[in-house]
Amino acid sequence: MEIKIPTPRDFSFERTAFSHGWTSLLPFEVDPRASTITRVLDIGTGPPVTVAITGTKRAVSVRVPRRVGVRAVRSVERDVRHMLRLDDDLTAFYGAMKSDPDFAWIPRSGAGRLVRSPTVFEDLVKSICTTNCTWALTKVMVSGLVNNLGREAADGRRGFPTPEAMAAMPDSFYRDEVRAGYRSPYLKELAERVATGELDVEGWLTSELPTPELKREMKRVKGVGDYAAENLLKLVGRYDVLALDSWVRATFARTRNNGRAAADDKIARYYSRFDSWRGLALWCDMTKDWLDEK
DNA sequence: GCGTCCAGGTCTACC
DNA sequence: GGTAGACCTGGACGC
Repeated sequence: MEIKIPTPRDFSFERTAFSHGWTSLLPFEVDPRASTITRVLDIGTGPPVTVAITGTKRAVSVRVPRRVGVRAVRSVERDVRHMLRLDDDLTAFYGAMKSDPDFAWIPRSGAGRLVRSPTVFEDLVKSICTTNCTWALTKVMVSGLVNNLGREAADGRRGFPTPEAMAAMPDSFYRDEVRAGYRSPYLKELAERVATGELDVEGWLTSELPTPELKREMKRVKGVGDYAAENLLKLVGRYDVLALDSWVRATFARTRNNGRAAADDKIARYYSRFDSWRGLALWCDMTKDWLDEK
């Protein structure tokens, strides 16, 4: 069956699908030639389903391999809207970008919707898996979690594991199977805190805390430092942080500083004119050429 | 083949 | 509040 979801007028499926590396981490799969995102989604009771998502400027189409009930349809719709950020209002952001010649391409191309996972928990686990390692190792760790602990869909693909499934595994699983190394106890502890209800990470989506306070709360999770917290802040819709990592620093040096390394202060000054949108402006600026490369 | 470096950083101890 | 050193892993690189 097929579910059609209307999109905002300024929406670009490609710019969203390739907005950052998340869609190359399981249980996302992306086919750049067909412009399709494949993803295993939980639909409550029963096994999860593998959906294929394609899109135009006007609508997103979600192919579900079997007929499912109304509640499951609502669940899929909610997840797709959330992942592709179809409910985000970027009018103010685009207004700020339009007046700057170097950034005016952003509203024209429909960039600015950073794809995210259906849950904050998944984004948080993945953020921890990006720290202090190559992207290749991040993929190894995330694949280890999904392939070992994810619930299986009818086509054999697996979803992202629940906090409960992760909490039930010993440290040795994270070291030996996931290859998470020193991050192993961090992942287990996080899963336990979420599974027991001690930590409500989904609440960060609607938190009314000022960004610095929410960041402090995020950093109370072991393994989450400045970079991981700021990356997660962007994923929950806070763009007044930069999330500087070695890749961003290197890309800024190449594209904005004549190939020379720039101090973090200089990078911050460069985007400070965009105020509460500076983090999103930075990310779009750094990934401007991605769609051509894909 | 082997050693070193470092990558989409963070934690802890110490000052 | 700031900083040095340790930390898993695995690919790239020089020798």
